[in-house]
Amino acid sequence: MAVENDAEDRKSIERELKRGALELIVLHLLAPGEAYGYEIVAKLTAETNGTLAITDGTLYPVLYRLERAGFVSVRWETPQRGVPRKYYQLTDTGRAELVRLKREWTSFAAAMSKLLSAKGVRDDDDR
Amino acid sequence: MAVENDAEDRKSIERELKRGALELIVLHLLAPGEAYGYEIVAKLTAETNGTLAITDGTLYPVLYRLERAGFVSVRWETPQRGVPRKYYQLTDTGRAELVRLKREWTSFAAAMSKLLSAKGVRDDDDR
DNA sequence: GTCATATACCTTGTGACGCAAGACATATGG
DNA sequence: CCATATGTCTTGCGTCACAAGGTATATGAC
Repeated sequence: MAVENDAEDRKSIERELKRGALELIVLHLLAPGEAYGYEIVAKLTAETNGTLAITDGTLYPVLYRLERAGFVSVRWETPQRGVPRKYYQLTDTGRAELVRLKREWTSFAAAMSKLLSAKGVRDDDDR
Repeated sequence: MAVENDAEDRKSIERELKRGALELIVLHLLAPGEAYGYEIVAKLTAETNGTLAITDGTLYPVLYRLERAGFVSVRWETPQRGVPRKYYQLTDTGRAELVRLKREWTSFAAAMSKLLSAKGVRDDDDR
């Protein structure tokens, strides 16, 4: 079953890029109101057309960290029919953290943008 | 010894954000022409006003990865006076990789920007 | 001479964390 | 009873930024 995909061989940096952004992403997705795990995964996939998709195995540890940090509060809901769901909601400090992280992201992205578009790319080949 | 710094306790996400961007940053800094390690560190600090600064302990492993991957070529220079320097220069594949990484970064940053600025943040409190 | 400082390179250890892979539980419909 | 969908959780792997330390060469001060 040699389904080796050449395109996939060139490792993507997306995983690494997400590292600093995931908590921000999740907090942001919780800003409009509470949501449960699977819903967050679906929301992210939908809102970015799959560009920033994550799996549940990635999300749950993030949610756990956010809960431990006091950024989200948790509520179980067991409906008459269906599987129990764990709803997450931003706390006040969570909302403040969201603002802080958004600011950090913006600052970083701006620095990257400025660096990459710098006119300092002269072609003085000293050879 | 309660010299706990509250400000520092809020961990910065900058370290994590750099993760996916560092190779891109270094390749980009090498685009104008060859440079040696300490020079790259100084260049990055200068061009971003310290926003994206790294230490040499971070850089050298990156350069080693880039060399192993064939993205940069290496040349030692031992001047009459002064410490020997190791000059790095982009290869052709390195230049291609730079283009690829820049594209990946742009795509990621665009997705983040779109997500964070989405008008989808309705305040429909379904209570 | 030697001692401090600056330049320049390199290595080790630590902590963090995305994600694949799997497990588990509850429903629904053949 | 068995497959599929929904929903949550856990383990292990591999990757990597960074601090902290080390080495070697030059220069200026005393």
